[in-house]
Amino acid sequence: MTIRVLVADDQSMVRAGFRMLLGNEDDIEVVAEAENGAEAVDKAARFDPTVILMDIRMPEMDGLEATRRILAADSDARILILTTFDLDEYIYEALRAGASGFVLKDDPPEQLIAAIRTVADGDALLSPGVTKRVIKRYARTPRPGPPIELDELTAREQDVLRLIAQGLSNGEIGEQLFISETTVKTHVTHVLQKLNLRDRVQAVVLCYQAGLFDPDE
Amino acid sequence: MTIRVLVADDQSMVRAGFRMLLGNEDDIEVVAEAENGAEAVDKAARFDPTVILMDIRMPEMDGLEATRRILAADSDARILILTTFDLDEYIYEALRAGASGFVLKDDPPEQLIAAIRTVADGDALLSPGVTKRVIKRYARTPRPGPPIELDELTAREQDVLRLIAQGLSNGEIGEQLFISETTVKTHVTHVLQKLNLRDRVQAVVLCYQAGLFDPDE
DNA sequence: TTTCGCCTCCTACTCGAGTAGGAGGCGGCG
DNA sequence: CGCCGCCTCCTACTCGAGTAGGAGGCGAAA
Repeated sequence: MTIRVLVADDQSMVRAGFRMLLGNEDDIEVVAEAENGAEAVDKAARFDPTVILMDIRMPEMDGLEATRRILAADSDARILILTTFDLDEYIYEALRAGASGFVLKDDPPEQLIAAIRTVADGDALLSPGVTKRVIKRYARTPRPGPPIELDELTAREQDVLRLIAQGLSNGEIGEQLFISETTVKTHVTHVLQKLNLRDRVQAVVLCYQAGLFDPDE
Repeated sequence: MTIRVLVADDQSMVRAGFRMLLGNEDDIEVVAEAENGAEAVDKAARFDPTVILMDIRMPEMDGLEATRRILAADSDARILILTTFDLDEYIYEALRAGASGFVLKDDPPEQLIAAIRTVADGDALLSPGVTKRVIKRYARTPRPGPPIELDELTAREQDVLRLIAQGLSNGEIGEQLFISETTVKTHVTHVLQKLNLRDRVQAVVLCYQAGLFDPDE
């Protein structure tokens, strides 16, 4: 089955470049082009592409907003964000918008083509330069001491910690768990003692830095 | 310049497989093998490899601990984590330990070789299946309201927010910024008002969920 | 059965956080 | 110049967070 591609970029040179580049691949076909975000949203609906190459900086509507709208419209297109600038803000916002991947325009051509096939397959992808950045976000947390002995916490204490990490007050936690605020305080105290923290603020910081309780599932 | 590789895996079959696989590449040379973590640490120091293929599950010392030790010893080897299981916990812990990348043993051979070259070049890399997972961690945060108008905060207020997000108390923030705790409180109040939050705990949650102030730089 | 850990809840207390409201200094801008 | 926004600092107050210490119930393991 051929991969149907929509190229959304405001520079016609870039679009032509992709047509040329992808023309040689017989499993990939450029079915439409768009020169701004609004047009991309429209054509995504009409041409039902497998993959959308989406520039970020575009007139009318930028690529991030277009990405959000296309996915909100229940399209099953995979969106590959494409940009010259590898600025951090873009990356995270794009991923949050629901993009499946991220490549830089000056990545080598083979890599771009490989990227298209990868996301078409349903896999996600970040170009190496981008991946490096993402990894750096994880390659932190040089906390001293043991790796976080979450196991030392009882089930109830973990429940409480989870809710603390969501910003709830003791009273709110009590309501959630159907126990009194007093009891919540008891659990909080134990959590702080066991994890050697001063207050709930530090507990929140720890949870996030350690990647605990992230909405993975 | 040839890429010097150290293969650390407890199964000799796997090590032999890599020797075979990499033997055909004339820019890659397997300079040593290790069958447990302790041995990997030792040989990393003695053979000065460019890239270390590191299994996670190994007797004596696991690959994560070995990774930490090798990097703690100031080696400039790039470590590529290698495992059969693509369990989440491993990924994040491995990246936190300082690994440059992560591949699954059943990734196609070409991909493994490409991965070695990629990390040797200084780029970071996650195999597609893994990348998907990492992306999922970012593809959340459907916060309501405006995208977070950080700009609405004055420079000082941003300073304070940054320190709040690190778990500091008002007094500690005052020390850091050389201002009185009273003044810090004033800033905190303004931050909370502007961002429409109840207390500093929610501010911390917001910062992390929005990806603000992460130690990227 | 006795012991032990966990969960529950309580009072009484301390202390940091946050609010309210005001005030002075400083620099930019019309 | 005068206004205004920002930064600084203050008092006085309220309230939630966290500590200390104790207590009862319950289920599992010795």
